Amino acid sequence: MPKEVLFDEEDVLRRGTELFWTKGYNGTSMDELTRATGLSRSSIYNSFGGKHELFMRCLRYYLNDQEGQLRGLADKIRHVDQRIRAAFQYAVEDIVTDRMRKGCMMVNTTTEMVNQDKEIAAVAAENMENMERIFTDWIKEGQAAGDIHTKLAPQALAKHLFNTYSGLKVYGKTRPDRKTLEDIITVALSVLEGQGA
Amino acid sequence: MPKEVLFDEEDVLRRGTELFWTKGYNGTSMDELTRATGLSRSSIYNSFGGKHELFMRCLRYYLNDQEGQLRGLADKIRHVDQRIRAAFQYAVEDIVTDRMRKGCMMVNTTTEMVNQDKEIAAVAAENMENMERIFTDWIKEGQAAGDIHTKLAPQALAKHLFNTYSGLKVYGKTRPDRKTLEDIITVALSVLEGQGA
DNA sequence: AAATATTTGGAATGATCGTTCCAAATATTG
DNA sequence: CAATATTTGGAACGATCATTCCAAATATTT
Repeated sequence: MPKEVLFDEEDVLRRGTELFWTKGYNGTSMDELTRATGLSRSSIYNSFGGKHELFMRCLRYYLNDQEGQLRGLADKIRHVDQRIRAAFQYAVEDIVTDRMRKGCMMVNTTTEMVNQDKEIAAVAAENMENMERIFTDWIKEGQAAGDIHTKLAPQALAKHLFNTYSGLKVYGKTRPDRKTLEDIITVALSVLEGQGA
Repeated sequence: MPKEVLFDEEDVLRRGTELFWTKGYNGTSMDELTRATGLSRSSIYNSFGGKHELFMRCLRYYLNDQEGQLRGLADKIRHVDQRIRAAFQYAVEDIVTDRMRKGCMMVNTTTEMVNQDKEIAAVAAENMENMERIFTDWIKEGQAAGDIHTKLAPQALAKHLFNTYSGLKVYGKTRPDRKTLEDIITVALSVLEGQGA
């Protein structure tokens, strides 16, 4: 009996995400959203509820995509030290090839909204724990295999990696220069080597 | 012949900075600005030009204050490794004591505006170079004194420090926990030690 | 004290904000 | 093909946006 939805929901989320990612929550208007997605105002409100709900959907869409890419590395690269290096090289590649200098949507959203929006704050905390768990698991794996020293706790190393990642995404907004970013990860990841591993 | 300005300009900048810092550029309205500063609309426009100009003044006011605090450490603490550690401990203290979870105004501004506002982008780049020069000078000083190893270039170490600092200010917005932040700086600053210094 | 130059408060501006609403369009069901 | 349930486009909503404007207030100078 019902008329079906004509638009591709994932396509709308992808386009909406791109816009929010580029201009932020407050910097994006519903008018721009209709132009970016091709949907009319009523369709957006009917299908997603409103600006805030659409944003949350886009943010989760983004995070899910990012996590997928990160987890994909674990399957492709066995040695953890190489895997971690590859993850950061991936980030650098993202930064230097993005002409809009969007940075990381989660970082952008955190600095803009976390102290003003509880729902967003919850997602940020959830993502932080998720990312740190992934890094922690990797490091434990590397320590067990002898690829990473055991002088520092895996949780602490993981937090440092996550922190470095956030920093890079901020840094790249101002200076998306490959050599500079690679210098940073070389120093930041040097904590995984030596120290009597 | 002229009637003098009645308000304290620095006071206005301080209050304006606090508001922009808390809610961001797009998240702050002129109406809120009048309430926060106590000035009327016309006084703000008359004295500062407009929202964007006032914001730029506030941003520079903030950066000047921050740089002053940082440079002050160089006079108080001779040994560079201790000085750097103190700088990061200072940052942690700022983060955990700020009930508004404002983070760093420059980081917030970078993620929100740098890819959309050339004037802000210029200030961000200027501040980045400034901070990195300070850290580079410190590290050179520490290397000369034998407090820091010379296996890594001072410029690269400095960029890593700046990157870690930005990361912390983002991290603290979501999780302003002293122990966690101290774990991060312990790992991040471990690159200054050992490695055959 | 009068004249002058500047600041000030508050109303008014047009534009844009997110949201609502409704009639027209449309795909599925009987 | 008719009935139905849903989506759709676009107008309209009140609220708020940054900004402008002007008369009233005020401190200095003459």
